[in-house]
Amino acid sequence: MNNPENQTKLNQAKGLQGTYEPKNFESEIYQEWEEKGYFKPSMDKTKKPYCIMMPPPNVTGKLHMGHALDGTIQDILIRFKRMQGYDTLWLPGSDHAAIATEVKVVEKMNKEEGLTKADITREEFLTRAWAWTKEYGGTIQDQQRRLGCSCDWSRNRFTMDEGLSEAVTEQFIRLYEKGLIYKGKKMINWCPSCHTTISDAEVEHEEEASHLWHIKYPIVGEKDRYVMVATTRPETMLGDTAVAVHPNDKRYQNLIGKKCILPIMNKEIPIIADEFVDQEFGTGCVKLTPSHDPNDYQAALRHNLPIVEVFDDSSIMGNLVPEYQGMKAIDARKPIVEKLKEEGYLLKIEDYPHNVGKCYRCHNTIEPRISEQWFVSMKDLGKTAADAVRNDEVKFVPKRYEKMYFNWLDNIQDWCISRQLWWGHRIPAYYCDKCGHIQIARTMPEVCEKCGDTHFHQDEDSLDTWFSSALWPFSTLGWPNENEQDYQKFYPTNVLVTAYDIITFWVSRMMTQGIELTGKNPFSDVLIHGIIRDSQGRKMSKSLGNGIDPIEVIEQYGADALRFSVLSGTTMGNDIRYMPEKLEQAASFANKIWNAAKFITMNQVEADEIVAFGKENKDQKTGEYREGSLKIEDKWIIHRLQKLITEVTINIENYDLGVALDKIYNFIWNEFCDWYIEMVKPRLYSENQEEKVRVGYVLNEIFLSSMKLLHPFMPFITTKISKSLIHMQPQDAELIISQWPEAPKTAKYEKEAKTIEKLQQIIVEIRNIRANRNIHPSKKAELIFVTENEEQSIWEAKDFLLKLGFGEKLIIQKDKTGIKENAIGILGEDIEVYLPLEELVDLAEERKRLEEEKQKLTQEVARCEKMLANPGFVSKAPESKIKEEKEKLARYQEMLRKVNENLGG
RNA sequence: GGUCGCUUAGCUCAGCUGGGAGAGCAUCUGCCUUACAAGCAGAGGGUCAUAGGUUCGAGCCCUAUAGCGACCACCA
Repeated sequence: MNNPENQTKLNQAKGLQGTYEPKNFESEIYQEWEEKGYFKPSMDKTKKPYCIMMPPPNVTGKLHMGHALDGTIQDILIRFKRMQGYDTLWLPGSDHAAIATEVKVVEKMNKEEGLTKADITREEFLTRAWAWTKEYGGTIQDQQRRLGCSCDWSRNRFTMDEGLSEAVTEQFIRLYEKGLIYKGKKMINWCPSCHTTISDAEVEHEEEASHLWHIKYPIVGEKDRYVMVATTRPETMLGDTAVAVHPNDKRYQNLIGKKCILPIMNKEIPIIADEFVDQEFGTGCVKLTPSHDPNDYQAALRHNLPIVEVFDDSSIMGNLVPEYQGMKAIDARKPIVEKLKEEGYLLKIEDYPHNVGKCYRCHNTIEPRISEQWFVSMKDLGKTAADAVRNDEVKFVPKRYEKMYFNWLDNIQDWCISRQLWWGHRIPAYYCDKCGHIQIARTMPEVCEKCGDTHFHQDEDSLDTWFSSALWPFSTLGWPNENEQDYQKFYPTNVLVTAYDIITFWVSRMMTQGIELTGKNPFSDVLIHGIIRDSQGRKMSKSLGNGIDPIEVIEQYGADALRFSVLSGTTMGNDIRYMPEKLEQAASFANKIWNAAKFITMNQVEADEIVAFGKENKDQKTGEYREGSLKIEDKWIIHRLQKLITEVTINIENYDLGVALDKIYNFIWNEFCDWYIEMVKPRLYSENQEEKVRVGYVLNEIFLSSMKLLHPFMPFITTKISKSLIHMQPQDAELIISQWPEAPKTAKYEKEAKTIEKLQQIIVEIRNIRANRNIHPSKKAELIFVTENEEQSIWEAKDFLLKLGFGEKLIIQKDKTGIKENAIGILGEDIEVYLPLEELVDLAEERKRLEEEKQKLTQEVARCEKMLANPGFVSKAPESKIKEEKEKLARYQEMLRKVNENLGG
């Protein structure tokens, strides 16, 4: 016989070593996955495809918590489907991020070389931009590896790759030829800081404390008569070409058609009537600056007013008032207001909160301007894209985000796609040097279609970044070559995962362009998640400095803990508050799993015996166990696991990832560790070899399945642990390619599970009694079970009942013969348990406790009786519910009787 | 101005098609029981924002109100 100490040492040698240290194995495991090619699809034609396109982060970006969440969700889905036997592709990549990158490169150039864009040529700039891209381009990918993302790096794409650039040109040409792209002079959003146009979607509106300046415009030819206009932007008055009033406004009827003098410019402008004017606002008179206000612009078009531009890029144009020439818009405000004041035109200044458009990149105020740009007509494209969702061809999860999508598409304006940037896809428009004729072509044309000249120059502008990102689901797969193998197999993709803040920018564009160009919806599901906020609920931002670096979190807690922390207890689509406590919980959980694994592997009998047990007792086809091969608690845990498998699989398929994760957490910790392992210890520590093998088998089987279920969520620790478990199937050694567990359709061990649950209740009761009375664990007692039906199962559970119930001896009998008067009774459904603890318990206090219990039970009985006496309930509630209530009533009545009996004795 | 979401234990959040309120953390009480003290066993703590309504029955459905938040919107 081994002495226990030696046995422990021997066991430890076989088992998992040391404590849980994610740093020690995470990168090693990732490397192995990647080297063995597990992330790549097999292209096996018999396997169904499953494909996710990773939203491409900015090429020079760093991983932030948003990416971590986004990546975790996608990785879970991909790993889940991979284990289910799909041929999975998760395609990663990065976006050239035109404005962001260009601004950074310009800044760097200015800092290091003292150069501005004007000092160098386009080519010289692009050389620097590419160098920058190459230098920082890999950072985020490495960080995604740290997170455990199982994407196919061999298919990594960049929006400015050759193939993707061709796709962009193809897109431009096709849309142009269909008449969906045009060049025109319209009002656009101009960012004076980025020196480029931006699209409507890229303008953010912010409220700013400002003023309303009231200015008087004298009426021509009438002494001392004037109109008073109210404006938030006095500096634009230089470009005023009219004053407008509402046609029905009684105050100004006699002014309509007259002219007034524009101060400073000393120019006559007409007073017109237009319905867009709000009579209630300000003075009811609006100055019209068609060149710098979208409303004014529309009004000017209606009334054929001239358009006078005030600002060029960001400063005042020279042809207006020489002394203001070259001043920035904000700087010009002061002298202009001063001047108006001096000359007596300024009547009053009111405080006024003003909604200002800001550039989403640099946050500077947007200047609306008239400019000649390239546009995509969006109306028809938008309708088709919206219809695809309305017809349920494409499903948003959660559904409420559809409204955001519809709201955008139903009110869509034409999309300004030209940018005055160098970093990006250059517009494939060529102008004849001689006649100026525009030709749209893949490469520089040779002869002008119109005049025959042979000299051309290409449009200087480049395309909006989102114009290329819109193609991401298919340009990455080889489109426009539709015969490409990847395109054939994986397009359309399955699900797009992204945060709600990008629905208008990206999701809607992918839908419109995807449907137009490929004739198919680019994905069938759109999974929308929230954004991660700081512990106070604020958005994480650079300026606040409240961002959390996921890599630091991984260093400290491990990638698995990070992944757990962003999903546990969350609902898809809701914002998530970053809570360090959540990471502690995650780390504790990982540690718990680690220790459970240690326990299992430490107490392991020979693997061969366990495998043999499995082969002998489990039908490989049906998954059913041979009669008599399992003990009752084994059947219970198997039943619980099967239930878990069924539920978790459905939860993941419905994208309820937080729910799924928490169920797995609960099962592993509260059922497997807290109950099953404890139940099984007496058998494991016994000298009965057969019993040890049996238990060893079930422990391995259940734990391995749990690891499989958990693997998509916490891939590293599950992989690490599974390697030290005993596998029935060879591919189980590599969880990433193992088969997702399946549960039989009909539960086999329902009855056994019920019995165990009953016994659990009894044990909890016993613990309660002992805890309330402060009875030390070493003080054991006899457990006397009184029952008519279940001797067999109780005898089977004898060992763990004694261990968990602190019993020293188990006695089962059909009646209460010989039970001491003051024994404490515990009431099960059809079992009663007695603890002869009278010598340990103060009988007076005991009486008090019983009185309390009596009171509670009386209440319960009354509640049940009331419910069952309710005619509405009896006639309308489902039968199962009524039955349940009846059973409860019977039980409570029985318990009450019991308590009364104890009190009486 | 329009639309949407949130309001549940001290804190952060779950709660499926309506059927006796849950988790994690925090607090309190016992336990160093040979996988784990990052643990084990217990306990306390909630008029489910407010007011109505539907229903036999409402955290859940309907209406209104309040507070917070988001998105959209051209009111100078």
